Amino acid sequence: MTATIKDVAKMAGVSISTVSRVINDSKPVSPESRRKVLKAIDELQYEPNEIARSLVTKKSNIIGVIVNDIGKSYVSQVVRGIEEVGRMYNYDILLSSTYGDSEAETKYVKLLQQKQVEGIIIISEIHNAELMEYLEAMRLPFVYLNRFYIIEKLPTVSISNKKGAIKMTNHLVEQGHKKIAYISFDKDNGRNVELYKIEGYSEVMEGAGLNPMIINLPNTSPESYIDIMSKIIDKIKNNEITAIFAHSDESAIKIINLLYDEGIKVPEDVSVVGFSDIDMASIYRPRLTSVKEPFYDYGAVSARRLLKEISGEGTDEEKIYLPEYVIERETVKKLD
Amino acid sequence: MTATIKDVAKMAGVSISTVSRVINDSKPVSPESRRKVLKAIDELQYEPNEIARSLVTKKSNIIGVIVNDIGKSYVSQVVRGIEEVGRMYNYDILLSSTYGDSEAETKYVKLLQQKQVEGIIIISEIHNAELMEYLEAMRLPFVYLNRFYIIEKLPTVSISNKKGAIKMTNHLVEQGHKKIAYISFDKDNGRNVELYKIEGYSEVMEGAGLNPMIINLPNTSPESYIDIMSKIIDKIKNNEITAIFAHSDESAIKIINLLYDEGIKVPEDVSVVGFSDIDMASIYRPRLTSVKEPFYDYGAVSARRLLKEISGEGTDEEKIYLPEYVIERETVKKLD
DNA sequence: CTGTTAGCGCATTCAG
DNA sequence: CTGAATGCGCTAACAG
Repeated sequence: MTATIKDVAKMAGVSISTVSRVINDSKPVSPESRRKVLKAIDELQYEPNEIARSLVTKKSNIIGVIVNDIGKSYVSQVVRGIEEVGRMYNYDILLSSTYGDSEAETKYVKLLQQKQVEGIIIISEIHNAELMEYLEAMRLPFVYLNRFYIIEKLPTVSISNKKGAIKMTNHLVEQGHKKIAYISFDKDNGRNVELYKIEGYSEVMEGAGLNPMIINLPNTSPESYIDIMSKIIDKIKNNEITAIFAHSDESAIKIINLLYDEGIKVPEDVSVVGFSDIDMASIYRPRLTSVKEPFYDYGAVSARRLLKEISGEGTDEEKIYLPEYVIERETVKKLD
Repeated sequence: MTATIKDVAKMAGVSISTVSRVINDSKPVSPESRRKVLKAIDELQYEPNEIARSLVTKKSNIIGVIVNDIGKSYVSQVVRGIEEVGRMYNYDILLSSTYGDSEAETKYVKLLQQKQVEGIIIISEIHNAELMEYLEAMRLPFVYLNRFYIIEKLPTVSISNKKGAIKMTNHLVEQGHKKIAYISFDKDNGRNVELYKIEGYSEVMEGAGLNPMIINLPNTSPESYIDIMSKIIDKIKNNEITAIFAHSDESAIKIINLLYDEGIKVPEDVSVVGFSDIDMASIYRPRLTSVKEPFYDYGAVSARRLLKEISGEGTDEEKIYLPEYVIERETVKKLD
């Protein structure tokens, strides 16, 4: 049996209140008593029971984090950010993974509430209307992160996808590219941030008097994917495309690999850029030029914001924008 | 104020014991009472307070996970495994990151104990004698994971590094390679698993009547690294090395990149293999041949083992070995 | 400065 | 089948 505050009090020959006082440094205690208590604590290897403490103080010092999949690189970066600032304020993290199951998302929110977390950060990749409603109705502080969907009325933090696309397209144009294709994918609804990226890309193209060329790469069947890719390859060979702006780094790398298999070199034969700057982007060869999404900061800022709200300092704007910028690496060739 | 069991009891017109009974399904309750209680629970949106419950049952249903850095790919894979089996048994995960600070490791063990976790899984990359002692003295169930150091008396799970090295070296030999270099690094002490890998490599080489060639790549200064690498490059050019067995995938990829910059192609000019099969190994081009370390399973098995011990089913062996095998991909050329 | 008391929200005897 | 009472380990008045 592990020692309790009572055992300490008995051994020290004082009341449990006194013990509590020295533990929490909450009220003055005579040096003499303090010494005795400390000695007893040491001898008994006493460690306060946080559960009991939480029950009375109503502070668990825990924030719940619900993620899509902790195994995904960017997710773990975000969690790293959360963890690090949480730690600064003495908060621990209770982690749950949903693997894209929307029922699990709502279920875990409730579970975490039962565990008395003081706030929740959700990293999702799906559009879950039910969850959003529930969150709004909830009195518990929370931050909702979603790279893919447009979040309207929920507290969140992200970059401006539109500005990111603008900066990247500008970069390509500045490097002398005129035939720039934007590779998108089948969007399942009108809430996808893809809309913003396309908007940014199109604006720049049109502003520069260039023709936007938006190509949807379906992720439904491998056949249709190959089909469209072969058309793209033809255009590259015919010099109808000199640069490809892929909607994501994953997509960009997949494309470069395919091109590589076809004997098309990047950036010599065609430039390719991505979006998000995932880990892989800098490790892959050639190193991928991309728009940086500061995942660690997503987590850190979310945690700060949440903790601020928990401490009752009120919350500011719903949506916090972080700076986005182009990371120039090796997959863009300067044209002249 | 969120509803408590008392509120439910009052609204349902029964005692809190009855409410508790229907919540936990612990003892028979008349259909009539049950109905009233359920109704009250629904109306009040009552959710039991797990903290209070834990205090009396002495079961937190939480396991603590202390990691080196959740942002590292393999770590997040392990955590994913832990999370998934934890979930099956209704256990949540309390996460802490140490970033290699040994004091933090012991500190977090204590913190988690205070939070009344029922067991702890530690993913470390350093040798921390103090922690090991503390863990052994502790009555709390735990599993200690460390990819780099030899764990002797602590419950752990891993592959046999020696067998892995044997299998890989065999593979290289089978592919017709005779001049195989093993790339190691400066080991800080004799407890590194690197010893096992070298042992396995050497045994196979000697068994095949081949000369072991062990090269230490220092990670101290970039200059000395470059220095040794240039010697390796010379040997490759002189055909004194046809295959490189790197101690890790990270190292293998770094080497391939360097070779690439020198105009040496893998696997055409030289074969290169790694160890661990990190995510990158299959995404990188050429795809890296490697020895698989089943990170997800490390987590899943650790969690199973821990939960088993928590449930009092006793624990079996200290050390659990998982199968290791060679994943053949594109960086090995068959020689004839 | 210190001890006594109440109570956090709940599960669990123990009578009935 | 049900309710009253006890206590999990601790903090926070409160009175001294």
